[in-house]
Amino acid sequence: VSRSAVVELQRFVDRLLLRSVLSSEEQDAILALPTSPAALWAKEDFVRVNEVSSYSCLITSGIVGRFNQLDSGVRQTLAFHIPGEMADLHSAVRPIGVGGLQALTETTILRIPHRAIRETAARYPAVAEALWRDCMYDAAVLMQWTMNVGRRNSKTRLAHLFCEMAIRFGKDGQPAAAFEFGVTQEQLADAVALTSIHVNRSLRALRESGMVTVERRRLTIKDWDRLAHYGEFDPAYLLADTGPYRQKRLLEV
Amino acid sequence: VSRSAVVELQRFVDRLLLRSVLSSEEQDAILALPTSPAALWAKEDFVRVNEVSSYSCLITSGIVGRFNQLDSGVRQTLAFHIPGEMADLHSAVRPIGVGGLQALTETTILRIPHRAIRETAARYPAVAEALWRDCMYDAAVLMQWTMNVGRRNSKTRLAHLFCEMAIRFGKDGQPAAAFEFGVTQEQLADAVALTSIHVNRSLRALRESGMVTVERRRLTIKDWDRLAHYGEFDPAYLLADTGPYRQKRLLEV
DNA sequence: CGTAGACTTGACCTGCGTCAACGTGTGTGG
DNA sequence: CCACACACGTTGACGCAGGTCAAGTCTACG
Repeated sequence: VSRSAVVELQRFVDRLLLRSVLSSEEQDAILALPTSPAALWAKEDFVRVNEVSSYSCLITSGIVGRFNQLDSGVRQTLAFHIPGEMADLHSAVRPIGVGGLQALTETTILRIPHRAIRETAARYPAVAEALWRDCMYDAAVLMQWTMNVGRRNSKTRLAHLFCEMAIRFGKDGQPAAAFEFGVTQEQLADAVALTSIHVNRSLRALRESGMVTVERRRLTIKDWDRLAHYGEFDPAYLLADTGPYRQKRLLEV
Repeated sequence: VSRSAVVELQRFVDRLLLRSVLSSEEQDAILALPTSPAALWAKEDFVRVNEVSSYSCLITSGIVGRFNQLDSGVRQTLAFHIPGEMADLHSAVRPIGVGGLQALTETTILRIPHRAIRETAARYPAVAEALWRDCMYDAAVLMQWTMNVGRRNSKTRLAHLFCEMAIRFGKDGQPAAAFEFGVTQEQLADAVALTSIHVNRSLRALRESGMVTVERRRLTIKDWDRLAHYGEFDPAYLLADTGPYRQKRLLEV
């Protein structure tokens, strides 16, 4: 277990290195974080909405949704998280008002105590900066999500979400052409603030127009350019601080 | 100018102290941040949507909206910011994907260079933590905003927004009974993802039911309990890390 | 006292929700 | 290896919240 934990932490470090510069000592500090693994069933809620948790969750396989809930029980998913991401890193610094976590598929995670995260961040300012920046990346995604839900119609909304996930599942800023999204239409509905019924209809329209297919919870992009255009998708908010630009900016410190 | 800048920075520090513990040396480091003042007209866009800025804006008077825009020009406001808050602190660490800033009323701000913020944060880990936490507070507000826009009907949406602003304009976790909101119905519409026309109708309904009045851009809460209940408003996401609980948690570090 | 921006109101339209029924696939137990 | 169940997906008919268009009215300010 301990062996593979380092591998998973390394994946997280690699993610951070896309946007931040960390010395090998700083990287080692992250790799040395204590973890405890957990396995979750599909559809399991593993952090309750108003829970004050004392650890953050690094996803090692599967997909998890962060959500909030109205009293009526209606859910709004605020983010999807995929392996290599921490679903609730923000809780390390502010463990409330964060929403619940739900495993959408069968999922495995590593729990990392807030205490350890904060100690490491306090000791290595560059680690704090990298984690802080990662949280801000998350916030940028949430802003687009809000735009999506507030201002776009059903098909455009879905198209935008699919574009986002394609880039995030992809490598080097290139969209994945097909990937296991593993999400039911109802879970999709929670994310885009529609009914599962209307998601179904919109999905059909997208399929018939030849842009994307979602079959057996596998998403296949047939025509990236048209999908991105239709979904009003500009990947800048995901990618703009990646690559050479990053180096330049960080040398300022 | 320099004299009053310290006063304004002190107001920002006071805000941070609600949720974080800072030594007097750390507080002084924040008070010593360089600033340059600016005055803005009502309705002025002073940070463009895709601008990569090199400073953050501390609001000293007025109200500013953070927004994003579709190609069609439709806006979605993602946050309102009031005096004492930094409208784009997150840009200090990730200066893109942040959206534009718009002065909703006549507004004055202090610009603080990112470079200075990051140097101070790197030097004083507790300052970094406090700023990071402030960003996470912001993110928690944004999450509720997303819920609002995604899952509530027009009147409930407005009621929730008004409750949030009342608490934020208030003191010690008590809602302000009345305050200059200074926002036009069209700007409100951008925030709650409705039409200004529908905002108008919903506002009338809220007024007729005796919960709130918005007149001459001044908001008066007639019946807080009913408004909060109707708006499905729970102030925990704003307040839960304030007060004695905070002390306990921070001693861990 | 005139003008421009904000607010107000009405009539009509439409995207999405609701309700209700019916397929379809996958995994379980006999 | 079949059958049965249960969760998920699909489709249709209909209603309504909120959008759109168009016409005023108010208010602040020159």
